[in-house]
Amino acid sequence: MTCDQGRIPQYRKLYEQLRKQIEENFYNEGDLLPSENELCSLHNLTRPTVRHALDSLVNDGYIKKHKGKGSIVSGTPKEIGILSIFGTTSAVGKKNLLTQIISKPKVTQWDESFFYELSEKEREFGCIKIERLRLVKDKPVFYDVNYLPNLNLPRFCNRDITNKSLFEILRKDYQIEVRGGEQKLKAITASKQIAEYLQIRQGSPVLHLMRKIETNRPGYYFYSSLICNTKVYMLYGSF
Amino acid sequence: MTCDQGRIPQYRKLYEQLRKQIEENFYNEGDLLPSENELCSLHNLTRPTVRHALDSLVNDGYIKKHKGKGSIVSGTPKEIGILSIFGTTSAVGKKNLLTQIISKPKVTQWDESFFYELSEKEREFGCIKIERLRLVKDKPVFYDVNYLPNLNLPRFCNRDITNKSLFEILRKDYQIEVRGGEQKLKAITASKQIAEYLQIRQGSPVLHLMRKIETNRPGYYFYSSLICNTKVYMLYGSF
DNA sequence: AAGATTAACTTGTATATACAAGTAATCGGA
DNA sequence: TCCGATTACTTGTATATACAAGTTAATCTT
Repeated sequence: MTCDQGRIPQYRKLYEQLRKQIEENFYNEGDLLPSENELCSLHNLTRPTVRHALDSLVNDGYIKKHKGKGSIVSGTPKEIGILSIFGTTSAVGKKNLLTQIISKPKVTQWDESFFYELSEKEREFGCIKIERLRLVKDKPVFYDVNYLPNLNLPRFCNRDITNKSLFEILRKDYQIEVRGGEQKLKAITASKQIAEYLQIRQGSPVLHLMRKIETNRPGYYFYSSLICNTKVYMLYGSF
Repeated sequence: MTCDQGRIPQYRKLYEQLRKQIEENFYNEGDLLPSENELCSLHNLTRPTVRHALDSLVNDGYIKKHKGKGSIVSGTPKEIGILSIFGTTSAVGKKNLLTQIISKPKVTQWDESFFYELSEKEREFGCIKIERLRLVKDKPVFYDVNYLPNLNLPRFCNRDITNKSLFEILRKDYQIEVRGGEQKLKAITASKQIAEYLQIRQGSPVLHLMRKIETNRPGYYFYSSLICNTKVYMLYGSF
């Protein structure tokens, strides 16, 4: 057998917990996180494991570490942390994010000139395409198109995905976990269609993100194309 | 005393070496890197240290790791890896990058509405401002403005920085090492000035990156504002 | 010959430990 | 009182080790 059983490593669990606590203001901006050694004894882990979790938090912009001092909470990233892992839902925070489905998941062919190179297998099986509009505080901010290769995703097209995280559905119901990925970025002008969706003027500058996302299923990638109105919400990343 | 003596950790050295080897095509796209254990014995390091170096390479998009298989070289990122650490010089590869100074380093006041919040101290001391145009294969691709707080940077304004990496100068001559940072991203339209610099039409969409960069000097940050023409070279990042 | 099993690799996760180096508060002596 | 050394914390780097889990190729079995 070659499956992960959804086993989540310890460092990931700790990461998730701390992130949640920061997002829900259990820890506030400027607070010191418990020291690495304290986290060790709190969670019965060793320092390397704790550090692995903290590294991810640094990466995603939730904390900053200072030698000799400790880990200082930066707060939930104000700008949209879409440049780091885990999709828009976790980046923006669920509270303010609404999702509107523009076209329900349906099986189709890949666009003939796709923004990433596809394997023969991917081409052959076609993809499930989902178009969504995402609103932050009721204003449209992203328009995204997701492409999932049509392989072993039973009944996906019948699911209700309104206001749900695509990543979460894939993980919980299909045991597909996001491992990482890459993205390309470009500034473009809004087409008539995009302008309509995002309620901006045609020709306004928008940001185009193209992402290829790796999963725990070897060879199984999915893709998304995001158009962002960065007028109000900028994108954010840390390194 | 509170200085680092320029001591570079082992994992960083290995990272630099492997990156160089990939950039100089000692390892080519698709190649397998030596396994972690092989790298251990080659460099007399232990696996956690080697893994630390490889993690950075993954982060910067130079390799991809596959459980059970090994580390596969992705090649020097084709798109411009400016989203990750180490400035444009290392991202694009020195060979193709030319730098043109638009205004030499000079001490000045900070712009009154700066894109990041500044501390009192930073405001007080003013900054050294450098404007550059960066060309990839002789075509202008970035216009960048760098802001260095005017603290302990003797003779900086007299230096010749043509075709040099700002990061390298700071490290070698001032023992300032880049530790990390954060960035915000926005799509905007090119102003007349920008259009001229980048040889594009006024009003074309361009990408605006604003970066705050941390250093090993505690409390010492520097800032840069980048305008990118993403028509030919997209930005790239991995996560 | 074809298919299943095994063995030898790979990376992933985790523990335990040690020392270096930066920070901050405490304690002592002038 | 004030200044400096000490001390007890913090994170950073590094070693050594163990087992889990995915991949691949060789080997054994039918």
